[in-house]
Amino acid sequence: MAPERTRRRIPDATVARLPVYLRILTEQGDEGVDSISSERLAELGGVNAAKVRKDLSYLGSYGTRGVGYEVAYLVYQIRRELGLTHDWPVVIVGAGNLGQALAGYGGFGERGFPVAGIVDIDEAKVGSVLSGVRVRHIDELPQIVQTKRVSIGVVATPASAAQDAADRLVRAGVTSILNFAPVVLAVPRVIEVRKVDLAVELQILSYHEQR
Amino acid sequence: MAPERTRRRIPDATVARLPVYLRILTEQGDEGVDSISSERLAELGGVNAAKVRKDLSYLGSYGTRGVGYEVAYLVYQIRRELGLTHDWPVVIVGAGNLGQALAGYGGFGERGFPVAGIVDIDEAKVGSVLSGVRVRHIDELPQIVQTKRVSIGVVATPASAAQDAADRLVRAGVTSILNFAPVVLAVPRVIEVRKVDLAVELQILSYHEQR
DNA sequence: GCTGCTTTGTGAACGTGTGCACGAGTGCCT
DNA sequence: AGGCACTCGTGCACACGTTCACAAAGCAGC
Repeated sequence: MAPERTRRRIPDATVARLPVYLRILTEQGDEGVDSISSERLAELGGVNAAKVRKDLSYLGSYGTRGVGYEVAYLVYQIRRELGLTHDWPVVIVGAGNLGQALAGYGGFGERGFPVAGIVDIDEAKVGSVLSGVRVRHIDELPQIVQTKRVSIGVVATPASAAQDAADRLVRAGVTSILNFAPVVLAVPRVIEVRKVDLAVELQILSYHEQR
Repeated sequence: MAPERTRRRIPDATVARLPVYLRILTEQGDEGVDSISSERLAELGGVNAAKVRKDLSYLGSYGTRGVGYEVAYLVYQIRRELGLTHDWPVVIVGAGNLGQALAGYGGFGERGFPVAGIVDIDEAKVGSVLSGVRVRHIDELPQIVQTKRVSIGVVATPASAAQDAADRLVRAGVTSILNFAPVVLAVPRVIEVRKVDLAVELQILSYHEQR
């Protein structure tokens, strides 16, 4: 067996593209394709073929020269690298419009991120059921995180409540946060935060529209 | 008056941060702050002070050495640069979970992107009213885009319908698209597309969790 | 007006990401 | 077995983005 080596660091830009390759490869696999070239994968992913090869080379040399990549094997390797060999339950904070939509969006569970719970601070919302998941009070957050071994939290609150939500998530033991509120969250250095801000995206489009 | 100069190109990375500065500056302005240093703005925005200064320098020299930036003036300049001096109506394609949440999310209108219409291909959904906006049939898309002068379209359909939605938007005359479907859209080069993919974000977090 | 303190604006160095171009390996056909 | 067509893996050059460090510029106090 190969000696235990320190995991080679994969560039951020590559990590961000691997999920895209993974989705395309999964689709291709479902359609019965079992081998694919970097050229074809690049075309489907809207990127450059050299970039695809360089990205995949960070995982190891899993291609076959003259042939391409075996779809099933590559899917396995990307999933392994992204840590998708097991489920990552997530907990959603905020049962408003967005929280409801997220809970109702089947794509989460399907892709390995089942909704372990959804909580809100508003007593009036507690108890209602959103697509099979009962809304619980935010005070139950630590218990949910602990018993369901949740490490990813989703902040779907209004901006004014986002920092409090993040603080509670961190205190409950979550180590990654996906933030939908238009706020820069202050969290300990070790917590990984990713942000999705619709207004920012629209404003970027506005910039390009206005030329 | 200064001679008409070709607009200096602002780096993509900077354009992506301007909306964040804008939000912070607006908040600070509301709180009565009228002058702010790059140091403070950097702290609130979670970035480096030198980066803030370089970013703002692309807009022109609007700071005062030894003092900082005048909040109100900077807000005006950023808004002007981002093309936020007037509203940009958007049309949403897809009245499912996500489309409904987006239409119901007040933040759009507030920030200068009023929902000019929401359409769906499903006759059963047509006619229902989502937070003041009536769902119309997708065949009415060209008419909505034309009469309301919409240039930004939002794709909030399932993956399988996303490409068709994009095609229709482009044909109707939209020139920018915000895509929420987990699909790489094929559109003419001149169309600006931005993508928001929840699964991708979660998978990136998963990678970091798994170390 | 001069001195000292503060903060901007930016040149320069460094780091990260992209894309080309080509050697190297593989399969197929004769 | 040999030649050919194909495609990966990667070194290299370039573009883009980040950060440092400091001169220039302004304000305040005397």
